[in-house]
Amino acid sequence: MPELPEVETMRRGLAGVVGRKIASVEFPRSRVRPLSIEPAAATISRRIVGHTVAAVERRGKRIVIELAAAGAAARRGRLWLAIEPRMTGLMLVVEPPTEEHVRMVVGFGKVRGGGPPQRMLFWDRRGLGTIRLLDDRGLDAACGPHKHGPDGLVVTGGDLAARLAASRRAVKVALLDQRAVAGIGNIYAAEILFRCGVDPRMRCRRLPRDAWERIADVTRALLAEAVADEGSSIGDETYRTADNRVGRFQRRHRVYGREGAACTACGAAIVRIVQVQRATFFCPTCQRRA
DNA sequence: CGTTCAACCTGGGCGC
DNA sequence: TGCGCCCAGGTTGAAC
Repeated sequence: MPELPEVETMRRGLAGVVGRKIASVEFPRSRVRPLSIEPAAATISRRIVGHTVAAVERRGKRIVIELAAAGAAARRGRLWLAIEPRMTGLMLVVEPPTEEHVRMVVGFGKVRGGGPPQRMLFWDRRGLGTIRLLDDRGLDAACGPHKHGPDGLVVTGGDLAARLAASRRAVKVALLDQRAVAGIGNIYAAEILFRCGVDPRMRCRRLPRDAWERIADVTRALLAEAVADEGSSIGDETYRTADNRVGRFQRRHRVYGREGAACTACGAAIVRIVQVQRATFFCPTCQRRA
């Protein structure tokens, strides 16, 4: 589910936890698969209780929480709690949709005056999400330049051309490659290419040189609009903001999930195809060879 | 290098 | 109603 706009909205929704001291960390009834948590739950708890949340950042589609230790421990370097929501993960500061799928609960110390959240939790229905406690090196290995290209909100035509212009891959498949540009997923890849008028099946190397500038411009603009709309919420138990509100960008979708419906620009029926095992939606008349 | 497939999971929707 | 199948916003690793 969450792509860049949704994760960025989660990040903003967690602003209230910055500066808070962690009083407790729980992983309810081991509802996190062993493979998706590292190190072991008990180790994470032991290592981060007492730390303060120094910052909440986003790396591509991950939330990355910087933790600061008090006193002498601070000299051992920073710690990062990296949460990757994958398909159905949510970061929440309010009641979760179900207790059953709560994977992690971080409790904060009481604060005078009351206002800020008392806890932050990770809820994940399908359980494909991951939780990792990392040091600086681990963070770099997980989402450094080797794994992530420029962020989708700031990517340039030059960035894309340098990474993709020689590629044989279909342009839609390439936009999902996080090493090329970080943060684009299946919804936004489709919407970006519709707005560019580019056929998702076009091979990167056959795109004209100026296409990359156009794709980058549209990518930044469209992702920024989606962030302003607090992301896309489709269906019931789906993406929500950290305080459990639905996003609004789904109203602006022009192709994603609209197979058979009329293109808002030309009236033709939107088509669904499969590329690399994933659905691709596009307008067969509006989207051509760039 | 690039593609395909399976796997990791839960649950909604649909056809029969 | 129930059952089986397909589908879903993501990522990874193995096989070809």
